Amino acid sequence: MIEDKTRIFKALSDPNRQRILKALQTRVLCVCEIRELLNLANSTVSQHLTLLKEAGFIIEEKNGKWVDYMINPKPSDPRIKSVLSKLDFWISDEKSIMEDRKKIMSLDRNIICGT
Amino acid sequence: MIEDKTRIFKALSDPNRQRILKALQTRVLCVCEIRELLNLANSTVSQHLTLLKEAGFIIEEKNGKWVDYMINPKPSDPRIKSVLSKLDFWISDEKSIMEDRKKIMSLDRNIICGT
DNA sequence: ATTTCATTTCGGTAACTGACGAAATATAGT
DNA sequence: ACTATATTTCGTCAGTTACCGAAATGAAAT
Repeated sequence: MIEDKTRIFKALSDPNRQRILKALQTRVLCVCEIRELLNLANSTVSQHLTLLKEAGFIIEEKNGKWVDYMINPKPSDPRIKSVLSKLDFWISDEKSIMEDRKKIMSLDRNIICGT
Repeated sequence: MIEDKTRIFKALSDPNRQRILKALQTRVLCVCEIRELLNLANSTVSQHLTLLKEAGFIIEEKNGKWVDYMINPKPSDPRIKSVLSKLDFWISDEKSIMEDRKKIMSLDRNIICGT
């Protein structure tokens, strides 16, 4: 059985998952918005989100057609709490992250989904 | 090229490397002492130490026959600094870690090395 | 200089990970 | 009920990782 702390560090140790966390700092996103942002298959994004969710970093909320993913507002593990409250310290806002943030502004799930 | 932050989280995301870090909290150790502690091959231990070193968590110091590994006293990356200064927070002292600590007390490199 | 011994590097293997597309599931609107 | 569509699950593949033992390296002591 894999331990909590190992799951936490593993979740953080992939660049795409780092980008997802930072992206969710901007706003709630659904799978296909993240698919669009990262240029990955839906199934891959879904996998990454599952890992982040199981580690405790994010939660999901079904919303009609969509499943909204968001930063966990009440993480129980203090390590998760610490990372999330200082996310800019652990994963800094370098150029690529700023670009992601800009792109997120223009993402509209009603347009990009189903393509 | 793999990024600093990803190297940091990857280094922390293996249970044996977590144990090594915690062990070095007790005292300086050479490769074969860690081999004895973790029950791994020397070559495997050496690999783990290289990863921890490349991430910035530990440093090495040649000392006669032996290479001493120790916690990096002056980490440049603030994330490394943060993890190391609160290592008990990130990797807590559960039973297995306490057992390791006890075993380290009785490790004598002059006896266990070369067997 | 040669031998000894701690460590690293190399070559190989098994398990894990990140990726994909296709099939299955679930929800909305017709 | 049927269709459309967002998401998850499944099977598969390539690349990475963790491990080993053997060979190479390097420093100490004879």
